Amino acid sequence: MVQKTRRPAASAKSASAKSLLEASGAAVPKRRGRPRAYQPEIALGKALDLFRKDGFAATSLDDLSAATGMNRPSLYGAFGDKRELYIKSYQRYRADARAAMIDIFKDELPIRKRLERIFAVALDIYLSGDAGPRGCFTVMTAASEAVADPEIRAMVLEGFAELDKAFAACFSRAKEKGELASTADPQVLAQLASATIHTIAIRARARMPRKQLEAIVNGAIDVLVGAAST
Amino acid sequence: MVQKTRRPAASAKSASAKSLLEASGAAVPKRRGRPRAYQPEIALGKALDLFRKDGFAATSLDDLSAATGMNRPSLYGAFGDKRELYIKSYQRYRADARAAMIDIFKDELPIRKRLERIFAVALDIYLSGDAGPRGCFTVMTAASEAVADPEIRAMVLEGFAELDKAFAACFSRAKEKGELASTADPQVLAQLASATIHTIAIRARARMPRKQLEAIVNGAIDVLVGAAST
DNA sequence: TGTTTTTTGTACCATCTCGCAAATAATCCT
DNA sequence: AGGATTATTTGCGAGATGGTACAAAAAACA
Repeated sequence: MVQKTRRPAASAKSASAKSLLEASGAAVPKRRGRPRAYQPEIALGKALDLFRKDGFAATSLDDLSAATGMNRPSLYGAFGDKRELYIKSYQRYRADARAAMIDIFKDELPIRKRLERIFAVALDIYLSGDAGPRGCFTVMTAASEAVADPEIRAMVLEGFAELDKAFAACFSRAKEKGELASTADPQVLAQLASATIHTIAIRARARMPRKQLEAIVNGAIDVLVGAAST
Repeated sequence: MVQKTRRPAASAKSASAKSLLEASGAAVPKRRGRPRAYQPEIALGKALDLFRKDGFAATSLDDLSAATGMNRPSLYGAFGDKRELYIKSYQRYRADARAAMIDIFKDELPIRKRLERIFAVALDIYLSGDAGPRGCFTVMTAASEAVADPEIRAMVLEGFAELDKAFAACFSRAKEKGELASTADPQVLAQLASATIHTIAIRARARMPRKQLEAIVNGAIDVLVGAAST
Protein backbone atom coordinates (compact mmCIF):
# COMPACT_ATOMS: atom_id res chain seq x y z
CA MET A 1 0.00 0.00 0.00
CA VAL A 2 1.62 3.15 -1.03
CA GLN A 3 -0.63 6.01 -1.87
CA LYS A 4 -3.88 4.42 -0.82
CA THR A 5 -5.92 6.78 1.27
CA ARG A 6 -9.58 6.02 1.69
CA ARG A 7 -10.37 9.61 2.51
CA PRO A 8 -8.02 11.44 0.20
CA ALA A 9 -8.08 14.77 2.05
CA ALA A 10 -8.99 16.12 -1.31
CA SER A 11 -8.00 19.70 -0.70
CA ALA A 12 -4.36 19.00 0.02
CA LYS A 13 -4.06 16.53 -2.85
CA SER A 14 -5.58 18.68 -5.52
CA ALA A 15 -3.53 21.58 -4.23
CA SER A 16 -0.25 19.78 -4.72
CA ALA A 17 -1.38 18.46 -8.07
CA LYS A 18 -2.39 21.93 -9.06
CA SER A 19 0.90 23.47 -8.12
CA LEU A 20 2.69 20.78 -10.10
CA LEU A 21 0.61 21.54 -13.13
CA GLU A 22 0.99 25.25 -12.77
CA ALA A 23 4.70 24.89 -12.44
CA SER A 24 4.80 23.10 -15.76
CA GLY A 25 2.88 25.96 -17.27
CA ALA A 26 -0.35 24.17 -18.18
CA ALA A 27 -3.67 25.74 -17.35
CA VAL A 28 -5.54 23.85 -14.65
CA PRO A 29 -8.19 21.98 -16.63
CA LYS A 30 -10.70 21.42 -13.82
CA ARG A 31 -11.39 17.76 -14.26
CA ARG A 32 -14.98 16.79 -14.34
CA GLY A 33 -15.77 13.46 -12.69
CA ARG A 34 -14.59 11.67 -9.61
CA PRO A 35 -11.14 12.85 -8.64
CA ARG A 36 -8.18 10.53 -8.89
CA ALA A 37 -7.02 8.83 -5.76
CA TYR A 38 -3.47 8.67 -7.08
CA GLN A 39 -0.94 10.99 -8.63
CA PRO A 40 0.14 9.70 -12.01
CA GLU A 41 3.64 11.12 -11.60
CA ILE A 42 4.48 9.28 -8.44
CA ALA A 43 2.63 6.14 -9.49
CA LEU A 44 4.73 6.03 -12.62
CA GLY A 45 7.81 6.46 -10.47
CA LYS A 46 6.85 3.43 -8.41
CA ALA A 47 6.23 1.39 -11.53
CA LEU A 48 9.61 2.47 -12.85
CA ASP A 49 11.30 1.30 -9.67
CA LEU A 50 9.70 -2.11 -9.97
CA PHE A 51 10.54 -2.55 -13.63
CA ARG A 52 14.11 -1.53 -12.93
CA LYS A 53 14.38 -4.05 -10.15
CA ASP A 54 12.89 -7.09 -11.84
CA GLY A 55 12.60 -6.39 -15.54
CA PHE A 56 9.52 -6.57 -17.71
CA ALA A 57 8.62 -10.25 -17.64
CA ALA A 58 9.21 -10.82 -13.96
CA THR A 59 7.07 -7.87 -12.90
CA SER A 60 3.41 -8.80 -12.59
CA LEU A 61 0.45 -6.50 -12.69
CA ASP A 62 -0.23 -7.45 -9.10
CA ASP A 63 3.22 -6.22 -8.13
CA LEU A 64 2.62 -3.01 -10.00
CA SER A 65 -0.79 -2.64 -8.45
CA ALA A 66 0.61 -3.10 -4.97
CA ALA A 67 3.50 -0.72 -5.53
CA THR A 68 1.46 2.06 -7.06
CA GLY A 69 -1.54 1.65 -4.80
CA MET A 70 -3.73 1.51 -7.87
CA ASN A 71 -5.73 -1.56 -8.66
CA ARG A 72 -5.49 -3.11 -12.02
CA PRO A 73 -8.33 -1.39 -13.83
CA SER A 74 -7.06 2.00 -12.69
CA LEU A 75 -3.59 1.15 -13.89
CA TYR A 76 -5.04 0.03 -17.16
CA GLY A 77 -7.06 3.18 -17.54
CA ALA A 78 -4.23 5.49 -16.66
CA PHE A 79 -1.33 3.95 -18.55
CA GLY A 80 -2.69 1.26 -20.82
CA ASP A 81 -1.51 -2.30 -20.70
CA LYS A 82 1.69 -3.61 -19.20
CA ARG A 83 3.81 -2.90 -22.24
CA GLU A 84 2.61 0.68 -22.49
CA LEU A 85 3.32 1.18 -18.83
CA TYR A 86 6.79 -0.18 -19.39
CA ILE A 87 7.38 2.20 -22.26
CA LYS A 88 6.11 5.16 -20.24
CA SER A 89 8.36 4.12 -17.37
CA TYR A 90 11.29 4.01 -19.71
CA GLN A 91 10.51 7.45 -21.07
CA ARG A 92 10.31 8.74 -17.55
CA TYR A 93 13.65 7.15 -16.73
CA ARG A 94 15.25 8.72 -19.75
CA ALA A 95 13.85 12.12 -18.86
CA ASP A 96 15.15 11.83 -15.30
CA ALA A 97 18.58 10.69 -16.42
CA ARG A 98 18.77 13.47 -18.98
CA ALA A 99 17.80 16.03 -16.36
CA ALA A 100 20.52 14.78 -14.05
CA MET A 101 23.18 14.91 -16.76
CA ILE A 102 22.39 17.81 -19.02
CA ASP A 103 23.78 20.57 -16.87
CA ILE A 104 27.09 18.83 -16.45
CA PHE A 105 27.34 18.12 -20.14
CA LYS A 106 26.77 21.79 -20.87
CA ASP A 107 29.03 23.12 -18.17
CA GLU A 108 32.19 24.87 -19.26
CA LEU A 109 34.54 22.86 -17.11
CA PRO A 110 37.85 21.28 -18.04
CA ILE A 111 37.13 18.06 -19.89
CA ARG A 112 38.62 15.92 -17.17
CA LYS A 113 36.46 17.46 -14.48
CA ARG A 114 33.43 17.16 -16.62
CA LEU A 115 33.97 13.47 -17.27
CA GLU A 116 34.51 12.86 -13.59
CA ARG A 117 31.21 14.46 -12.76
CA ILE A 118 29.29 12.71 -15.47
CA PHE A 119 30.53 9.30 -14.45
CA ALA A 120 29.90 10.09 -10.80
CA VAL A 121 26.28 10.93 -11.53
CA ALA A 122 25.96 7.77 -13.59
CA LEU A 123 27.28 5.72 -10.71
CA ASP A 124 24.80 7.36 -8.38
CA ILE A 125 21.97 6.42 -10.68
CA TYR A 126 23.12 2.86 -11.18
CA LEU A 127 23.98 2.08 -7.59
CA SER A 128 20.93 3.56 -5.90
CA GLY A 129 18.10 1.33 -4.81
CA ASP A 130 17.01 -0.33 -1.60
CA ALA A 131 16.99 -3.89 -2.86
CA GLY A 132 20.33 -3.81 -4.62
CA PRO A 133 21.73 -1.60 -7.36
CA ARG A 134 19.14 -0.79 -9.99
CA GLY A 135 21.50 -0.46 -12.90
CA CYS A 136 20.65 1.28 -16.13
CA PHE A 137 17.18 0.82 -17.53
CA THR A 138 18.42 1.29 -21.07
CA VAL A 139 20.90 -1.53 -20.71
CA MET A 140 18.34 -3.86 -19.13
CA THR A 141 15.76 -2.99 -21.75
CA ALA A 142 18.24 -3.49 -24.54
CA ALA A 143 19.17 -6.86 -23.14
CA SER A 144 15.67 -8.20 -22.88
CA GLU A 145 12.95 -6.34 -24.73
CA ALA A 146 14.69 -4.52 -27.56
CA VAL A 147 15.31 -7.63 -29.64
CA ALA A 148 11.70 -8.42 -30.26
CA ASP A 149 9.91 -5.08 -29.94
CA PRO A 150 10.63 -2.56 -32.70
CA GLU A 151 9.21 0.42 -30.86
CA ILE A 152 11.25 -0.23 -27.74
CA ARG A 153 14.27 -0.99 -29.87
CA ALA A 154 14.01 2.40 -31.56
CA MET A 155 13.94 4.11 -28.19
CA VAL A 156 16.97 2.20 -26.99
CA LEU A 157 18.95 2.97 -30.11
CA GLU A 158 17.99 6.58 -29.79
CA GLY A 159 19.23 6.48 -26.22
CA PHE A 160 22.61 5.19 -27.32
CA ALA A 161 22.83 7.83 -30.01
CA GLU A 162 21.91 10.57 -27.57
CA LEU A 163 24.64 9.59 -25.16
CA ASP A 164 27.23 9.22 -27.90
CA LYS A 165 26.29 12.61 -29.25
CA ALA A 166 26.49 14.32 -25.88
CA PHE A 167 29.93 12.90 -25.23
CA ALA A 168 31.05 13.78 -28.74
CA ALA A 169 30.02 17.39 -28.22
CA CYS A 170 32.02 17.37 -25.00
CA PHE A 171 35.15 16.12 -26.67
CA SER A 172 34.71 18.42 -29.64
CA ARG A 173 34.59 21.45 -27.43
CA ALA A 174 37.57 20.22 -25.45
CA LYS A 175 39.49 19.80 -28.65
CA GLU A 176 38.65 23.32 -29.77
CA LYS A 177 39.87 24.62 -26.46
CA GLY A 178 43.12 22.77 -26.94
CA GLU A 179 42.57 20.28 -24.18
CA LEU A 180 42.99 17.40 -26.58
CA ALA A 181 45.51 16.74 -29.29
CA SER A 182 44.57 17.67 -32.82
CA THR A 183 44.72 13.98 -33.74
CA ALA A 184 41.99 13.09 -31.26
CA ASP A 185 38.75 11.88 -32.78
CA PRO A 186 35.82 13.12 -30.68
CA GLN A 187 33.51 10.51 -32.16
CA VAL A 188 35.75 7.64 -31.16
CA LEU A 189 36.41 9.03 -27.71
CA ALA A 190 32.67 9.47 -27.24
CA GLN A 191 31.98 5.88 -28.08
CA LEU A 192 34.58 4.77 -25.58
CA ALA A 193 33.05 7.01 -22.96
CA SER A 194 29.68 5.44 -23.68
CA ALA A 195 31.29 2.04 -23.44
CA THR A 196 32.56 2.99 -20.01
CA ILE A 197 29.05 3.99 -19.03
CA HIS A 198 27.77 0.65 -20.25
CA THR A 199 30.41 -1.43 -18.52
CA ILE A 200 29.84 0.22 -15.16
CA ALA A 201 26.08 -0.11 -15.60
CA ILE A 202 26.38 -3.84 -16.11
CA ARG A 203 28.97 -4.38 -13.44
CA ALA A 204 27.04 -2.31 -10.93
CA ARG A 205 24.06 -4.54 -11.54
CA ALA A 206 26.22 -7.52 -10.59
CA ARG A 207 26.96 -5.70 -7.35
CA MET A 208 30.56 -4.88 -8.08
CA PRO A 209 31.67 -2.55 -5.25
CA ARG A 210 31.64 1.16 -5.92
CA LYS A 211 35.39 1.42 -5.33
CA GLN A 212 36.13 -0.93 -8.18
CA LEU A 213 33.71 0.87 -10.46
CA GLU A 214 35.37 4.17 -9.63
CA ALA A 215 38.74 2.65 -10.44
CA ILE A 216 37.44 1.65 -13.85
CA VAL A 217 36.10 5.15 -14.40
CA ASN A 218 39.37 6.79 -13.39
CA GLY A 219 41.39 4.55 -15.65
CA ALA A 220 39.06 5.27 -18.52
CA ILE A 221 39.32 9.01 -17.98
CA ASP A 222 43.10 8.81 -18.01
CA VAL A 223 43.06 7.08 -21.35
CA LEU A 224 40.36 9.27 -22.84
CA VAL A 225 41.86 12.64 -22.05
CA GLY A 226 45.47 11.52 -21.88
CA ALA A 227 45.29 9.44 -24.99
CA ALA A 228 46.05 12.10 -27.52
CA SER A 229 47.28 14.92 -25.35
CA THR A 230 50.03 15.23 -22.73
CA MET B 1 9.67 -30.88 -31.81
CA VAL B 2 13.34 -31.25 -32.14
CA GLN B 3 14.81 -34.52 -31.17
CA LYS B 4 11.59 -36.41 -30.73
CA THR B 5 11.71 -39.73 -32.52
CA ARG B 6 9.14 -42.29 -31.56
CA ARG B 7 11.35 -45.12 -32.74
CA PRO B 8 14.74 -43.84 -31.76
CA ALA B 9 16.71 -46.07 -34.20
CA ALA B 10 18.55 -47.02 -31.10
CA SER B 11 21.69 -48.27 -32.80
CA ALA B 12 22.57 -44.99 -34.48
CA LYS B 13 21.73 -42.92 -31.43
CA SER B 14 23.60 -44.96 -28.91
CA ALA B 15 26.47 -45.17 -31.34
CA SER B 16 26.86 -41.43 -31.54
CA ALA B 17 26.43 -41.11 -27.80
CA LYS B 18 29.01 -43.82 -27.31
CA SER B 19 31.51 -42.18 -29.56
CA LEU B 20 31.01 -38.94 -27.71
CA LEU B 21 31.68 -40.64 -24.42
CA GLU B 22 34.63 -42.56 -25.75
CA ALA B 23 36.05 -39.42 -27.22
CA SER B 24 35.99 -37.83 -23.81
CA GLY B 25 37.83 -40.86 -22.48
CA ALA B 26 35.18 -42.31 -20.18
CA ALA B 27 34.47 -46.00 -20.22
CA VAL B 28 30.99 -46.77 -21.57
CA PRO B 29 29.04 -47.56 -18.38
CA LYS B 30 26.23 -49.62 -19.93
CA ARG B 31 23.27 -47.96 -18.33
CA ARG B 32 20.66 -50.21 -16.90
CA GLY B 33 17.10 -48.99 -17.48
CA ARG B 34 15.23 -47.53 -20.40
CA PRO B 35 17.58 -45.63 -22.66
CA ARG B 36 17.30 -41.88 -23.02
CA ALA B 37 15.46 -40.53 -26.01
CA TYR B 38 17.52 -37.33 -25.95
CA GLN B 39 21.16 -36.31 -25.89
CA PRO B 40 21.83 -34.07 -22.91
CA GLU B 41 24.50 -32.10 -24.75
CA ILE B 42 22.31 -31.01 -27.60
CA ALA B 43 19.27 -30.55 -25.39
CA LEU B 44 21.25 -28.18 -23.23
CA GLY B 45 22.29 -26.33 -26.35
CA LYS B 46 18.66 -25.83 -27.33
CA ALA B 47 17.81 -24.61 -23.85
CA LEU B 48 20.71 -22.20 -24.03
CA ASP B 49 19.43 -20.80 -27.30
CA LEU B 50 16.03 -20.18 -25.80
CA PHE B 51 17.32 -18.53 -22.66
CA ARG B 52 19.58 -16.32 -24.75
CA LYS B 53 16.68 -15.27 -26.90
CA ASP B 54 14.10 -14.49 -24.23
CA GLY B 55 15.84 -14.37 -20.86
CA PHE B 56 15.00 -16.38 -17.79
CA ALA B 57 11.57 -15.12 -16.83
CA ALA B 58 10.11 -15.04 -20.31
CA THR B 59 11.15 -18.59 -21.11
CA SER B 60 8.55 -21.08 -19.98
CA LEU B 61 9.02 -24.76 -19.25
CA ASP B 62 6.70 -25.47 -22.15
CA ASP B 63 9.00 -23.55 -24.46
CA LEU B 64 11.99 -25.44 -23.14
CA SER B 65 10.17 -28.71 -23.44
CA ALA B 66 9.25 -28.02 -27.04
CA ALA B 67 12.72 -26.85 -27.99
CA THR B 68 14.58 -29.73 -26.40
CA GLY B 69 12.07 -32.39 -27.35
CA MET B 70 12.02 -33.53 -23.74
CA ASN B 71 8.85 -33.43 -21.72
CA ARG B 72 8.87 -31.70 -18.41
CA PRO B 73 9.57 -34.64 -16.12
CA SER B 74 12.55 -35.59 -18.24
CA LEU B 75 13.82 -32.03 -18.19
CA TYR B 76 13.44 -31.95 -14.46
CA GLY B 77 15.17 -35.27 -14.02
CA ALA B 78 18.07 -34.39 -16.26
CA PHE B 79 18.80 -30.81 -15.27
CA GLY B 80 16.79 -29.99 -12.17
CA ASP B 81 14.36 -27.10 -12.01
CA LYS B 82 14.26 -24.07 -14.27
CA ARG B 83 16.88 -22.15 -12.34
CA GLU B 84 19.33 -25.04 -12.38
CA LEU B 85 18.81 -25.46 -16.10
CA TYR B 86 19.49 -21.77 -16.54
CA ILE B 87 22.71 -22.03 -14.56
CA LYS B 88 23.84 -25.08 -16.52
CA SER B 89 23.03 -23.25 -19.74
CA TYR B 90 25.10 -20.33 -18.61
CA GLN B 91 28.02 -22.58 -17.75
CA ARG B 92 27.77 -24.14 -21.16
CA TYR B 93 27.74 -20.70 -22.78
CA ARG B 94 30.82 -19.67 -20.89
CA ALA B 95 32.63 -22.83 -21.86
CA ASP B 96 31.75 -22.31 -25.51
CA ALA B 97 32.80 -18.68 -25.47
CA ARG B 98 36.04 -19.52 -23.74
CA ALA B 99 36.77 -22.22 -26.29
CA ALA B 100 36.19 -19.77 -29.13
CA MET B 101 38.46 -17.14 -27.61
CA ILE B 102 41.26 -18.90 -25.81
CA ASP B 103 43.42 -19.68 -28.82
CA ILE B 104 43.37 -16.11 -30.03
CA PHE B 105 44.20 -14.80 -26.60
CA LYS B 106 47.19 -17.11 -26.45
CA ASP B 107 48.36 -16.50 -29.99
CA GLU B 108 51.61 -14.64 -30.44
CA LEU B 109 50.31 -12.07 -32.87
CA PRO B 110 50.86 -8.32 -32.86
CA ILE B 111 48.54 -6.79 -30.29
CA ARG B 112 46.53 -4.95 -32.86
CA LYS B 113 45.85 -8.06 -34.88
CA ARG B 114 44.97 -9.97 -31.78
CA LEU B 115 42.43 -7.42 -30.65
CA GLU B 116 40.90 -7.35 -34.09
CA ARG B 117 40.42 -11.08 -34.01
CA ILE B 118 39.03 -11.18 -30.50
CA PHE B 119 36.47 -8.50 -31.21
CA ALA B 120 35.55 -10.16 -34.48
CA VAL B 121 34.83 -13.43 -32.71
CA ALA B 122 32.83 -11.58 -30.08
CA LEU B 123 30.75 -9.94 -32.79
CA ASP B 124 30.13 -13.31 -34.39
CA ILE B 125 28.87 -14.66 -31.10
CA TYR B 126 26.67 -11.69 -30.33
CA LEU B 127 25.18 -11.27 -33.77
CA SER B 128 24.39 -14.89 -34.55
CA GLY B 129 20.89 -16.21 -34.12
CA ASP B 130 17.93 -16.80 -36.38
CA ALA B 131 15.45 -14.64 -34.50
CA GLY B 132 17.64 -11.61 -34.05
CA PRO B 133 21.05 -11.14 -32.45
CA ARG B 134 21.44 -13.20 -29.32
CA GLY B 135 23.82 -10.89 -27.53
CA CYS B 136 25.99 -11.90 -24.62
CA PHE B 137 24.51 -14.23 -22.05
CA THR B 138 26.71 -12.77 -19.33
CA VAL B 139 25.46 -9.27 -19.97
CA MET B 140 21.83 -10.37 -20.12
CA THR B 141 22.21 -12.45 -16.99
CA ALA B 142 23.95 -9.66 -15.15
CA ALA B 143 21.21 -7.26 -16.10
CA SER B 144 18.36 -9.40 -14.87
CA GLU B 145 19.23 -12.30 -12.59
CA ALA B 146 22.49 -11.34 -10.93
CA VAL B 147 20.98 -8.74 -8.63
CA ALA B 148 18.85 -11.16 -6.69
CA ASP B 149 20.63 -14.48 -7.01
CA PRO B 150 23.99 -14.74 -5.20
CA GLU B 151 25.11 -17.88 -6.97
CA ILE B 152 24.45 -16.47 -10.42
CA ARG B 153 25.96 -13.18 -9.36
CA ALA B 154 29.19 -14.90 -8.37
CA MET B 155 29.40 -16.56 -11.76
CA VAL B 156 28.82 -13.28 -13.55
CA LEU B 157 31.46 -11.47 -11.55
CA GLU B 158 33.87 -14.28 -12.21
CA GLY B 159 33.09 -13.91 -15.89
CA PHE B 160 33.97 -10.23 -15.82
CA ALA B 161 37.18 -10.98 -13.96
CA GLU B 162 38.13 -13.69 -16.40
CA LEU B 163 37.74 -11.39 -19.38
CA ASP B 164 39.59 -8.53 -17.71
CA LYS B 165 42.41 -10.88 -16.81
CA ALA B 166 42.72 -12.32 -20.30
CA PHE B 167 42.90 -8.85 -21.82
CA ALA B 168 45.37 -7.72 -19.17
CA ALA B 169 47.65 -10.63 -20.01
CA CYS B 170 47.42 -9.62 -23.65
CA PHE B 171 48.42 -6.04 -22.98
CA SER B 172 51.15 -7.06 -20.56
CA ARG B 173 52.79 -9.24 -23.14
CA ALA B 174 52.45 -6.53 -25.76
CA LYS B 175 54.09 -4.08 -23.41
CA GLU B 176 56.97 -6.45 -22.79
CA LYS B 177 57.43 -6.81 -26.51
CA GLY B 178 57.59 -3.04 -26.84
CA GLU B 179 54.32 -2.71 -28.71
CA LEU B 180 52.98 -0.35 -26.07
CA ALA B 181 54.56 2.62 -24.34
CA SER B 182 56.16 2.04 -20.98
CA THR B 183 53.55 4.32 -19.46
CA ALA B 184 50.70 2.09 -20.57
CA ASP B 185 48.76 0.39 -17.80
CA PRO B 186 47.68 -3.09 -18.96
CA GLN B 187 45.02 -3.27 -16.28
CA VAL B 188 43.34 -0.07 -17.41
CA LEU B 189 43.59 -0.97 -21.06
CA ALA B 190 42.08 -4.35 -20.27
CA GLN B 191 39.10 -2.80 -18.56
CA LEU B 192 38.54 -0.56 -21.54
CA ALA B 193 38.74 -3.55 -23.84
CA SER B 194 36.16 -5.30 -21.68
CA ALA B 195 34.04 -2.18 -21.80
CA THR B 196 34.20 -2.32 -25.58
CA ILE B 197 33.06 -5.94 -25.44
CA HIS B 198 30.17 -4.92 -23.23
CA THR B 199 29.09 -1.99 -25.31
CA ILE B 200 29.00 -3.99 -28.52
CA ALA B 201 27.15 -6.80 -26.74
CA ILE B 202 24.42 -4.43 -25.65
CA ARG B 203 24.24 -2.55 -28.90
CA ALA B 204 24.17 -5.73 -30.91
CA ARG B 205 21.19 -6.83 -28.89
CA ALA B 206 19.42 -3.63 -29.92
CA ARG B 207 20.11 -4.64 -33.51
CA MET B 208 22.70 -2.01 -34.26
CA PRO B 209 24.10 -2.91 -37.70
CA ARG B 210 27.36 -4.82 -37.80
CA LYS B 211 29.08 -2.02 -39.71
CA GLN B 212 28.51 0.40 -36.88
CA LEU B 213 29.67 -2.11 -34.31
CA GLU B 214 32.81 -2.69 -36.31
CA ALA B 215 33.41 1.03 -36.43
CA ILE B 216 33.20 1.17 -32.66
CA VAL B 217 35.62 -1.71 -32.38
CA ASN B 218 38.09 -0.13 -34.77
CA GLY B 219 37.99 3.17 -32.96
CA ALA B 220 38.53 1.43 -29.66
CA ILE B 221 41.51 -0.49 -30.98
CA ASP B 222 43.07 2.73 -32.25
CA VAL B 223 42.82 4.29 -28.84
CA LEU B 224 43.88 1.18 -26.96
CA VAL B 225 47.04 0.44 -28.87
CA GLY B 226 47.72 3.95 -30.07
CA ALA B 227 47.05 5.59 -26.77
CA ALA B 228 50.42 5.19 -25.20
CA SER B 229 52.58 4.22 -28.14
CA THR B 230 53.33 5.68 -31.57
C1' DT C 1 10.92 -65.65 -18.24
C1' DG C 2 10.55 -62.51 -14.54
C1' DT C 3 12.63 -58.84 -11.67
C1' DT C 4 14.93 -54.48 -11.39
C1' DT C 5 16.10 -50.09 -12.97
C1' DT C 6 15.65 -46.03 -15.48
C1' DT C 7 13.14 -43.04 -18.62
C1' DT C 8 8.96 -41.64 -20.77
C1' DG C 9 4.14 -40.06 -21.37
C1' DT C 10 -0.11 -38.37 -19.54
C1' DA C 11 -2.48 -36.05 -16.52
C1' DC C 12 -2.95 -33.11 -12.83
C1' DC C 13 -2.43 -29.41 -9.20
C1' DA C 14 -2.30 -24.96 -7.11
C1' DT C 15 -1.04 -20.72 -8.34
C1' DC C 16 -0.44 -16.84 -10.97
C1' DT C 17 -1.15 -14.22 -15.44
C1' DC C 18 -3.38 -10.27 -18.03
C1' DG C 19 -7.25 -8.07 -19.22
C1' DC C 20 -12.12 -6.78 -18.74
C1' DA C 21 -17.24 -6.02 -17.33
C1' DA C 22 -20.40 -4.50 -14.22
C1' DA C 23 -21.47 -2.07 -10.26
C1' DT C 24 -20.32 1.64 -7.00
C1' DA C 25 -18.64 6.24 -5.65
C1' DA C 26 -17.37 11.02 -6.02
C1' DT C 27 -17.24 15.11 -8.32
C1' DC C 28 -19.04 18.85 -11.82
C1' DC C 29 -22.68 21.14 -14.42
C1' DT C 30 -27.26 22.70 -15.07
C1' DA D 1 -31.74 18.25 -6.78
C1' DG D 2 -30.71 15.43 -10.68
C1' DG D 3 -28.13 14.02 -14.60
C1' DA D 4 -23.45 13.75 -16.65
C1' DT D 5 -18.90 12.44 -16.21
C1' DT D 6 -15.08 10.33 -14.52
C1' DA D 7 -12.63 6.87 -11.07
C1' DT D 8 -12.65 3.17 -8.13
C1' DT D 9 -13.87 -1.36 -6.60
C1' DT D 10 -14.94 -6.09 -6.89
C1' DG D 11 -14.48 -10.03 -9.00
C1' DC D 12 -14.54 -12.87 -12.97
C1' DG D 13 -12.50 -15.84 -16.64
C1' DA D 14 -9.67 -18.10 -19.94
C1' DG D 15 -5.28 -19.37 -20.11
C1' DA D 16 -0.42 -19.98 -18.84
C1' DT D 17 2.87 -21.05 -15.16
C1' DG D 18 6.26 -24.19 -12.55
C1' DG D 19 6.30 -28.44 -10.60
C1' DT D 20 4.88 -33.31 -9.58
C1' DA D 21 2.44 -38.21 -9.18
C1' DC D 22 1.75 -42.23 -11.34
C1' DA D 23 1.59 -45.76 -14.57
C1' DA D 24 3.40 -47.58 -18.87
C1' DA D 25 7.54 -48.62 -21.56
C1' DA D 26 12.11 -50.19 -22.56
C1' DA D 27 16.32 -51.75 -21.50
C1' DA D 28 19.79 -54.82 -18.37
C1' DC D 29 20.28 -58.57 -15.21
C1' DA D 30 19.27 -63.10 -13.00
